[in-house]
Amino acid sequence: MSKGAPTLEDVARVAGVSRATVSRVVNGTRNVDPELQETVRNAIEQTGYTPNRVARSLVTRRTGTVALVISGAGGGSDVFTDPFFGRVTAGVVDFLRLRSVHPVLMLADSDHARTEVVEFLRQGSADGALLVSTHPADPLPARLLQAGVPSVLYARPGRPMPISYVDLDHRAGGRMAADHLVAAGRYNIATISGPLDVLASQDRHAGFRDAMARHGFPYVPTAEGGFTAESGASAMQRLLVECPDVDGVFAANDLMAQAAVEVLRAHGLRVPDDVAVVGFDDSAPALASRPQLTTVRQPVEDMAAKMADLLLASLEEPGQRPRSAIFEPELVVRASA
Amino acid sequence: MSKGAPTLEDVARVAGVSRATVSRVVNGTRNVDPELQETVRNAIEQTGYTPNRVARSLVTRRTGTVALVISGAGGGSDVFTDPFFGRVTAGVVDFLRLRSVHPVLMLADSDHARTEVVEFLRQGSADGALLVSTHPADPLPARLLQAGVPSVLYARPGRPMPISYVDLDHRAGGRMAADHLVAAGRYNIATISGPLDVLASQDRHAGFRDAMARHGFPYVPTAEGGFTAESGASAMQRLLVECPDVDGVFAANDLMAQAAVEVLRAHGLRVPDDVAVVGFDDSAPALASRPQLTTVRQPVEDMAAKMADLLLASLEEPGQRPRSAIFEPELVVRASA
DNA sequence: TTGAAAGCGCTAACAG
DNA sequence: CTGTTAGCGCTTTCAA
Repeated sequence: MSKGAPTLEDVARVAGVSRATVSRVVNGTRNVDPELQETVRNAIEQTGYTPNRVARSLVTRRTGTVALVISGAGGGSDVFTDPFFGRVTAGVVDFLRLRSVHPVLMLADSDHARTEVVEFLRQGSADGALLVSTHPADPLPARLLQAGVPSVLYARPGRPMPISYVDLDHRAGGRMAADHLVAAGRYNIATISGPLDVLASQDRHAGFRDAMARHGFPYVPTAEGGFTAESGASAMQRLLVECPDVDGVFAANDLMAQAAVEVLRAHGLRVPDDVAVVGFDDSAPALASRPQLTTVRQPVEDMAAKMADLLLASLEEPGQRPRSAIFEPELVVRASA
Repeated sequence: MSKGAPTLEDVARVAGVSRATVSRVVNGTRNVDPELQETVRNAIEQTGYTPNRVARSLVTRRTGTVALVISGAGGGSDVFTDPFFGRVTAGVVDFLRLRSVHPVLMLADSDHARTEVVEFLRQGSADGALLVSTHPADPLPARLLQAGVPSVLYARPGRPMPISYVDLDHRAGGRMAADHLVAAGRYNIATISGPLDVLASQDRHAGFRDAMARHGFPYVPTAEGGFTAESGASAMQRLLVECPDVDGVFAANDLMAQAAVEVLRAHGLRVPDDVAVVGFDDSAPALASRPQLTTVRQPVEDMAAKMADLLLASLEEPGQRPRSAIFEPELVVRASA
């Protein structure tokens, strides 16, 4: 009797109407006699009815969930410790919750995992995908596209394809860092880049170097990092060997910038007095670092929200052409440069 | 014709068998003629069939997803920036992915949001809930319990109730910090507690004070913090006023410990030479901080994984009595104390 | 405005 | 070992 949860049928029986009618009032369809509506509403209350989302999804072909997939370089689940992904999540969740859609978290760090993601979406377990993919060789965007899964990327795809994405003008960001360092009167400027097989890193680096060249610095000592604190520290060490008289450093993210500051300090160099340091992102470490980091702000939360926005829009109106949204970085001047 | 995705029916037609048979091979049920299996498998390949998870869920009453709900004090979505939640997520995801179950992220930071969470689960949109709830007054655990939703908490519930949880022996952690500071010869020891309406904070604090008393220190200057860097900094300031000759500090998490170190430094005090600082958690800031933090390690990832484990187990075998798992903290000695 | 009826795609008895 | 037959709970034409 009282086994499963109450169903439409139960409510209908109590209200003395048909399932269809109950369904109509539940879904707020017009054309239902106000009196009946009242009756039905009471019956719902009385039975403690809750619509079964799964059954509904089966017929509507909409689940009210989207996949938030982190397609990493295989970094595993410690990506969640990276402040960047935390911010992406925050932005996405903030936007989606207002629309009552829920993100399901997926890691696509192996070929097997990627296949699972595609399956999951093809199976209609989620309405679309929000994909944070860093590596340009990542096959996932293309696979998703091919599978006909509505998707939006954070960062443009490795190779051009008709898929929506949000991105930052990374070159402009690199330029800002260069301009600031030069304007501060620095002469021996070096840089810690991100992994150069990542488009964002390439762009930040290119923008930085271009601007430096324009300022009369044709060559900029560069050490490649991996966006982690350790890699930033070791990159700084190398830079210090190549150019011991460095007086300005641009690091491609805050984590590395923070680490660089520590290394400089350990070498008896003061920041910003002896060496000015500019970071990128403006995430938590920028504020936690001492001195607080001057950095190029990437509005991650806004970008993530926009990504979700684009996805929901394309869900509303399928068959639209892909969209993109490029955000502008902003220099945040604090104490380190 | 080629409108929707291929269904069981389609495969059955191609293979020349019944839907049931196809279903059997898809689900790996025995009792299917190997030859037929082959035929069916080919038909699946040929049609590009993917089972529809939603339809399956409707009949099996299992979705293969669980809700990962962060029931915060209303901190909003910036919780995702907190390294603690990142670690929880990492631990959960790591465990679940091996079982092909996916977490859907939910924030329960308002009463409305909490209701949504309960609805979501009652509607069978997820099989159970993993609940990270810090505030003891949080009504969500009780609501979930009442709604009959299989749930496991991270941290014991505010008031006793028959619900599973994982937790840390926070008192032991506090004790370790005290023992270490005293053993290091510190005499003027103070502490920055977490928010005292949080059980974990209370326990860490109680454990710390008990041990201190046992070591002959009946009173420990205390400043309450909020687990954030800012609150840690301001707590340290206050402590410095109350006891300028402080030579040992226990902060209830790493974020606050890191901030405390900065404040001490700003006051011309060296860490650990002048003041020894012990943190709690052993999360990213502990390593990013200079000097690196001596801290009480909480095995968050393991605990989160266990939480997921307990949930899946209770899903397998419903009607079991609630379980708990208490983890032991561990002192990690680094440079700050 | 309301109800009857036909599925959505799948699983799971139950026969055969 | 395989096929037939009911549904799971809901939405949605189509008539009334």
